[in-house]
Amino acid sequence: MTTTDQLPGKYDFKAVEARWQQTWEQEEINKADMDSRREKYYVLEMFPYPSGRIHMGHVRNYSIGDVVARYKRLRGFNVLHPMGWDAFGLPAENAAQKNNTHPAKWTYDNIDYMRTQLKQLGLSYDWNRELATCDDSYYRWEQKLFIEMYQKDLVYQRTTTVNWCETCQTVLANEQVIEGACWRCDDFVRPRKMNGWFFRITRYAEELLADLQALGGWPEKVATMQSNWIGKSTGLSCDFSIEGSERSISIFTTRPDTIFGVTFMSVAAEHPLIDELISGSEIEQAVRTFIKEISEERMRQNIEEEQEKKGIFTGRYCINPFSGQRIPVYIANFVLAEYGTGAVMAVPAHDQRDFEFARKYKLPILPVVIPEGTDLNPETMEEASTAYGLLVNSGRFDGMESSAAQAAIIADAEQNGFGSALTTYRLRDWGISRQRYWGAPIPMIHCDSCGVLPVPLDELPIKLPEDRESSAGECAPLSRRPEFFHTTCPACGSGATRETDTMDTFVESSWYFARFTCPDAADAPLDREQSRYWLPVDQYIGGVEHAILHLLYSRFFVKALRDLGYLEIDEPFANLLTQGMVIKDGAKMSKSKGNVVDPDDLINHYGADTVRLFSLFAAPPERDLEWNAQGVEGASRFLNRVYRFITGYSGAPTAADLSAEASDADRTLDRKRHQTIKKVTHDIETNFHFNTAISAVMELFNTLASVTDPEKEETAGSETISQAIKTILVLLFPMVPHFSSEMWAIMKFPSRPEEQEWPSFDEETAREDLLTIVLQVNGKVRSRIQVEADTDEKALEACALKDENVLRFINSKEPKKIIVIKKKLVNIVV
RNA sequence: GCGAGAGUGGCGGAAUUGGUAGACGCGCUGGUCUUAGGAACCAGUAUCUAUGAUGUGUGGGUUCGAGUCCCUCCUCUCGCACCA
Repeated sequence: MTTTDQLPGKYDFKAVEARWQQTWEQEEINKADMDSRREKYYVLEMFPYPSGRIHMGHVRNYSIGDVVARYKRLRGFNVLHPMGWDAFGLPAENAAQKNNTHPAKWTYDNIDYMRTQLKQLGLSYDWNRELATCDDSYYRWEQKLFIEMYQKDLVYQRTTTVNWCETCQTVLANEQVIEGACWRCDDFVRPRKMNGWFFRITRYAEELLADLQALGGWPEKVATMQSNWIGKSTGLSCDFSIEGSERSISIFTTRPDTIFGVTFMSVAAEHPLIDELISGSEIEQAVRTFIKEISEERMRQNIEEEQEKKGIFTGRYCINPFSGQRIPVYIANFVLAEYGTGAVMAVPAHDQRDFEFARKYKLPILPVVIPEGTDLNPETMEEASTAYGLLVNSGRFDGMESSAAQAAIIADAEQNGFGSALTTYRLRDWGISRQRYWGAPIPMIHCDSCGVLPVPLDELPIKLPEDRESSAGECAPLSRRPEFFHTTCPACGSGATRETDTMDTFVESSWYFARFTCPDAADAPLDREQSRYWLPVDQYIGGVEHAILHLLYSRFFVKALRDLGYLEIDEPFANLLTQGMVIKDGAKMSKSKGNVVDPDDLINHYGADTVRLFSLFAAPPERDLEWNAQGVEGASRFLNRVYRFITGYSGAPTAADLSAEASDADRTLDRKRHQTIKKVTHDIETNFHFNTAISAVMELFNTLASVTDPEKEETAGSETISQAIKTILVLLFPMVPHFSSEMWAIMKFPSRPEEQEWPSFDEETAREDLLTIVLQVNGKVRSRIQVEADTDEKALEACALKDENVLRFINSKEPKKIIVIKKKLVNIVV
């Protein structure tokens, strides 16, 4: 007897995990090399912002990714599983200011600490490919891509009204404005006119929308969100000439079939023609006061609630080009200046907003589309009728059906030259200029005589100046650093200034997944051979909060890089898994709520494997995970139970070994083993439901423990037992790699778990030979019987009709109908 | 308001094509061993007026049979939100 037999003791996870991590690192077993003879698999988790320390959301995200990576390796794939740092961004500047240090130092210190944490979790990354986006070896290539995109007219500069956050002192993209507030600091966002750089993402609007169809491996929810964000609508663009003026008002409508029902025109308070419409008229002052009023109201407005419809007559009229009718022009508070043309033809009979407005200001309501089986009376209507139907009061289009009328009306407008078919998108071009220090400098030069020019490629990278003392002033934007922005014009050689804005950090994360295929490429942003082999990412994993921003920008970048000749793919991520949040006490873990659990504490207390196991076991990955301290305890208990079994298992021949025939215990264990392999493989392959996979392994272990119980008369043979242990360890390896490796070594099995093939199963062996058949009377379960698996329908029926409980409930009535489902049940209807 | 998803024990969650509801784990109850245990092991654990009946948010429907399919309504979560 060994000492472990007498004193089972506890599994020393600290020593074991450290030892295996060291072994793996030394042997570089996670290093990925291109090998065109092998099938590749690229699994990627959204890289973290180096905020200081990892949180439970990271643990969950990376545990899921690591199981996928290790599973695919066992399945024989050449797996790429990299990790890096999304390292530019505002928090570094804030922290630097607070701690009187440099953003670079703060960032790199955090990276060092977080890398250690990730290594402690035993995540199987190829650390040779690690990259940080704040490193000039990364952003220099981003600058090059920026210039190439500029040359392809995918980048341009313009002055616009931008979203300005006073707290962060920077511009925000539309996507970064959440309910009128900054996504970062929650402060109110104000409009401000500024000159800035834009990516022409709208050029790809149609393709970005159309290709969503092909992304079958994406959650529908994410595809829908992107589709709504792109917001395509088709309809008629049309001009209404202004009475007594050379000018006309352009409108866009998705319902050209209602155009004869226009009874007034409503324009936004910011509409460019307003000045001309009202200047000099006697109501000018009243209108100006009104405009001021509603814009002030909008500032105060609670975004949640819809405002009451309000407007004012401008005193001017325009002409409906179809009917020739004279139409009053109103300014209305519900018309958005930013969308469409800032003017809307108002059809109160068929649009709810126009309807409310018309009722309030006693404007006429004229129904022109009558849905089948209805009768619209403008006097008594209580709401607008938006359904399609047959046209009336529409001149030569009378009697046409809505969709046919739309086409005919558009064609008519085109023929007569006052309108045309138009497709619009809600998607705006992506403004990327940020007035911040800690970001990638935009590589452009402003010359008074030559205009705007890109930095010559051989001068890249344009590095961030780091040469100052660390102080609060260090965070000054580049515009306050003459030594940075003074330069010479590459065209004429005279004095010029550099662009002092830096890029939105979402630019870095829009192509990092491609750079991971060739992080050391020294003469180009991407190595064509490497990226062709590894891309696209086969499985991308991250939080649903990136459903729009990051994923849309990345899709745009891939299409742009394709058109620049770098890539041959259309989409970056073939499959997407959006994991749920980690919550505690019903709320997302956050510092402000004070319900955070620090992964460091858990790893110290339970070890990486237990933490991984629990986060995989507690919920399927796409669902929110409720943190539960006792659940972690349970995961730890399971591993300790397996540990005690293995250290206490002698491997000595059992009575069953002496018999030539397999015992019932052998068959039970072997059958369960095959069933488990089948279930675990299925659960991982279909939807990464590790929770049910783990429960299946637990069941196999429970069976193993029961057939080796010395109290029982019959035990399984040592070969069957050894097979079962091996299977358990390989199936568990992707989830608890240190533990599995250690148990494998204790069992003195040859080689190591990661060198095994994923076990296969045999349907025949997995099949049960005794089945429980349910006996129902009138659909209610009345009895259960055990039968041989191959018992046919007739025999089952006969058994059922003999069953005592069944007979009692039939109560000697004549069966009307007997339904027999083989292997499942018999239902007798009386 | 629009769009998407979800409602199952005390809790997290299971349930191929409609066919044993509650796998697995937590918690709880009782027991064994122990100086003790918050360790380990064993047994039990949906509810009730309990030979039976009722149970998957509500109410209806289809079916021999519904957590699963259809319709109604309620609640919650997420996203978008005066988009013409």
